[in-house]
Amino acid sequence: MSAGSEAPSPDGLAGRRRQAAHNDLAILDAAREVFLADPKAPVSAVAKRAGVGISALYRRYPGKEDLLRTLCHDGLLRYVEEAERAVAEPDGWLALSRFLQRVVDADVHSLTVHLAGTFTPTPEMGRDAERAGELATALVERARATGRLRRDAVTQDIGLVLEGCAAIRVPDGERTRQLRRRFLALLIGSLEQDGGDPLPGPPPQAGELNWRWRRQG
Amino acid sequence: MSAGSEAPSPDGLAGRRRQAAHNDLAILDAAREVFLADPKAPVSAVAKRAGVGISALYRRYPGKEDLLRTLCHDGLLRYVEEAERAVAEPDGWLALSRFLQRVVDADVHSLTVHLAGTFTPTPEMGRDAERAGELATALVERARATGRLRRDAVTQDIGLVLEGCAAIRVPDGERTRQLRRRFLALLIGSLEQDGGDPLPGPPPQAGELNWRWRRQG
DNA sequence: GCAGAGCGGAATGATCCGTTCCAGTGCTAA
DNA sequence: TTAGCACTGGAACGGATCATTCCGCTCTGC
Repeated sequence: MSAGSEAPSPDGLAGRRRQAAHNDLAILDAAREVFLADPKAPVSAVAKRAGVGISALYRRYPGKEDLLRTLCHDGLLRYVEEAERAVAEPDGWLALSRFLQRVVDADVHSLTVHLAGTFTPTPEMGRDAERAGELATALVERARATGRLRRDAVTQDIGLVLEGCAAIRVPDGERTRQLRRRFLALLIGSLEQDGGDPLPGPPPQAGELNWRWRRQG
Repeated sequence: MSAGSEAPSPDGLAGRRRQAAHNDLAILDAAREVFLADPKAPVSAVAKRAGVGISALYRRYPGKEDLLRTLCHDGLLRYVEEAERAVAEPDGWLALSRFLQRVVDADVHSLTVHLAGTFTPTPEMGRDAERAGELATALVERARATGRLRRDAVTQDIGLVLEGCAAIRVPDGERTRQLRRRFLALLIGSLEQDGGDPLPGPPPQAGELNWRWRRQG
């Protein structure tokens, strides 16, 4: 990990090291794309998409499960990061709506929810998930305090919204983002309006939408 | 198929024939449950859920693909049926909103969309799908004529709504229905309101959300 | 009683996929 | 220059999964 004495390069690495560092990213990116499209995709598909051999992958992760776990944990951290950025926003309503927008854009929900059940989580992930829940509750309560959030919406409705948006998917990634924004706009519009009929049925409970975390798939 | 001379029974069949007729339904019901939960589920899972042996299933369908196709076609017919019932409704707005409610309740969308790509469709299915599209357009236009539908909503937004609702899923089937109704209420509320910001991005195009029908999965 | 429709579930054969293994490549350090 | 090795591509292996077939049994219908 020392700077070394080899020839310099744009990012401070050269030759094989540079290639290896590049592969680190390429593999993670490819894994994200592939496993988001199909959580049951084979490892070889990831290697092919990344343009590397299988060895390059197995040198970095002891097994498929570890790759999945890393991917999911990254997504969870991203969620927490966006949530923390959002709570710093002064306007409680914009904090919530922009948070939803960013999380949907980054496709973080599929990462954290649809991949669950394909690996056994670490204790640290449990703590991060708990933190994510707290932040979400804080966002909803601040949004409620502004008076713009409809009164019968609860924290767990965020889960419904994210789950719904994540389901919108077409082959083209950019188009997927556009359609999701349209769909999210529909949902946010309804979360804001307070005039219509009350939402039916018991609201979603804590953990009810995270059932995949509990079974080993 | 004759009435036969065997002992009568509530539905006009007796003994083995009666059992077989019962299995017909049990297998279809089980297949619907199992493949809705996991489109890649093995055939043996269907047999187990139906409480029959694998033979009972292969006696009725030449192969897995035929079972999937039948299931999907049934769903499509159900969709068309509900749409036809809806266009008979005098109030154009209620026609659309109740149609959505019924289709979501029956989980028809998962059947027709998520199962596509697991089999090669028949020409008849193509015709029925076209008919379904026409009916959906008619429903949207009648809803628009009432003035209650937001002006920037298009027919294909129905696809977005159904796709989103179908994504809501928890292990318990009845609870799933409750949560979907809540989510659908959010969406319908926003489809009705016309005050807020316009929906962003190009609206979904015809066939854009049916891409699974085109590739062989 | 008998022929056979209908059935349960084991057996089969093919496919898929995670993981390991090995030989090649070209930095790196002395 | 050159030995050593980090890193890699991809073939090979072995286990698991699954669609489908097959066989022997039961019980109906005549």
